[in-house]
Amino acid sequence: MIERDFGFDIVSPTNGKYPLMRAGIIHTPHGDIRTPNFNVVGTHGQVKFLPPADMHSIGAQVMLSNGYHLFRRATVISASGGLAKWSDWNGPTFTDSGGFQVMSLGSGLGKVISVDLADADDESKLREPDERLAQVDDEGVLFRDPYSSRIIKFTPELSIETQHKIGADVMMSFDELTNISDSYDYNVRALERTRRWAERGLREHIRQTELRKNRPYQALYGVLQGSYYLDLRAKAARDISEMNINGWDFDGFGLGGVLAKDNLADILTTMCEILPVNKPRHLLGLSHPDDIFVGVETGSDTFDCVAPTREARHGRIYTMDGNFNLKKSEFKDDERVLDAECDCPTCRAGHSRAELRALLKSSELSDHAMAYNLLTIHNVRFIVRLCEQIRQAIIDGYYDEYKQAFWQRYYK
RNA sequence: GCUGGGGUAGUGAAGUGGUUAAACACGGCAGACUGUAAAUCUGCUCCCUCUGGGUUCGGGGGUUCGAAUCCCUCCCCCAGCA
Repeated sequence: MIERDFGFDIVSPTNGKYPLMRAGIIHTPHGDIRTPNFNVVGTHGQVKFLPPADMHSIGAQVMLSNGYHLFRRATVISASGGLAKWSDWNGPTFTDSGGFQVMSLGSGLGKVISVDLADADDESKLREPDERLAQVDDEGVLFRDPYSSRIIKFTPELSIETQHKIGADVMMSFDELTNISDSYDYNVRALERTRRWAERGLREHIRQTELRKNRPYQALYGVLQGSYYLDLRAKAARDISEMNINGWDFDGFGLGGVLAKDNLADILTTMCEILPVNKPRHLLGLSHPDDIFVGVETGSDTFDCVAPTREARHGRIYTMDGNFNLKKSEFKDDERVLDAECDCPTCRAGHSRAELRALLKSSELSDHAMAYNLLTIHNVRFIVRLCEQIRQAIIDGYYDEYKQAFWQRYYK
C-alpha cells in the first residue's frame, strides 16, 4: 500500500448550533491549506490576470485548474514537474475532472447557469441534443471543440489519467453535472452513471498511483451529484463514501451541482450528515458570501468559483457594504478607493475608483490588462479574507456574531 | 477664385427616385455573471404625454403622384490648382 501524503485535521471546537461546521487543515505535498478556504480558479493553469506573486500577496492558498482544458498540455505539464511547478504557483493545487463541462458545453450550452427552481424539471429549457458540444453516454463524454472541430472522448479513466499527469494535489472524479431543468428520472440515471464513473475513476486512480510511485501522492475526491433531490443526494453520499476497492477509497468529497439556491442548506446538510467527518469536502463552484456561509455551516471546507475573477474583469466590485458596478458613470470622479477597509494591494496603493474605472473603460488593451489585474486582486482578496475571518471566528467561537455583523452590512 | 469630392443619430458610416430612413460599427447608459466556449453576454441609446405617437438626411427653393437620392441657389468641410 502506498503512503498517502495527504490528510485532514479538524482544529476547531465542536459547535452545538452548527454541528457540521469545522475549521481545519488539509495537508498536501505542496503545503497545508487552512480551511475554510476559497480556491482560486485558474482553469487553464493560471488565474486570469492574477500571477502567482499576486496570489501569494493576497493570501490565496490554492489554485484550481481543469483537466479538460489542460488535456492537450498534460504531457508537457507532467514533464515540467507538475502543475504547481509548471505554473510557477508552487503551492497546493486542485484539478477539476471536466465534469462541469458535461453540462456547461452540453445541456446548458450558451446559457447562464440557472439557479432558479422555477426552471426545475422543465426540459424545454435544455439545449437540443444535436446542438450540444458535449454528448454523454455511459462510456463517457464526447466533447467537440467549436474552434478546431476536434473531438475528444473523455472517459472517467482518461480524466483521471490526465489529472494524474497534470499532478495537482487534489483531483476530482469524473462526474455528470445535470442541468436544473433535467427531470427526476434523468437525474436518477445520471447519478447512477456518476456512481459507476466514480468507481472506474477510483480503479484508474489506483493504477496511476502505482505507476507513478516516485511522485507525490495525489488525493482523489469522489464527486456527489443528485441535483436538488434530497433522496438522490443522500444516496450519492452513501454510495461515494462507502466506495472501497481493495482498501482504497476517496480521500475527500466534491459536492457538485449544487445550483438550487433556495435549497442550498438542505442539499448540503443531507450530504454532509452522511459523509465521514474526518475527510475534507469541497463545495464545487460557489463563492457568493451567502453561499460560503451556508456551505461552512453545513460542513464544507473548501470552495471555488469563477465569479470573483470574472466579475472583477466585468467591473463588479466586492465591498463590505455590498457590490457595485464600477462602470457606472457615478464613479467617474470618485476619488475613493474601492473599499476603505480593504487590505488588498490595490486599495492599499490608493488606486481610486475614478482611476480604475478609466482604465477599465479605456480603449487601450494595456489599460484593460492593468485594470483586470488590480480589480481581480481586490475581489479575490475579498473572498479569501472572508474565509480567513470565518475560520478565525469558528476557532475562537464567535462565528454567529461575525456572521451577523458581516450580513448586516453586506446585505443591508 | 477655379476644378473635383463631400455634408445622414454623440462619432464613423449604409441607404443614390417608391415597402415604416438610419443597417452595421464604435462611443454612451444600464443589467447579467456561481467546478471559465466569458478582457464576455444582453438591453437601451433623435423627441414625446412612450403596449402608442411625432420630427428629421447642412439651409432655402424647385421638378415629381412620390426626393436623403434629380435640378437651382446659399453655407460649411476636404483635396488639387491658382
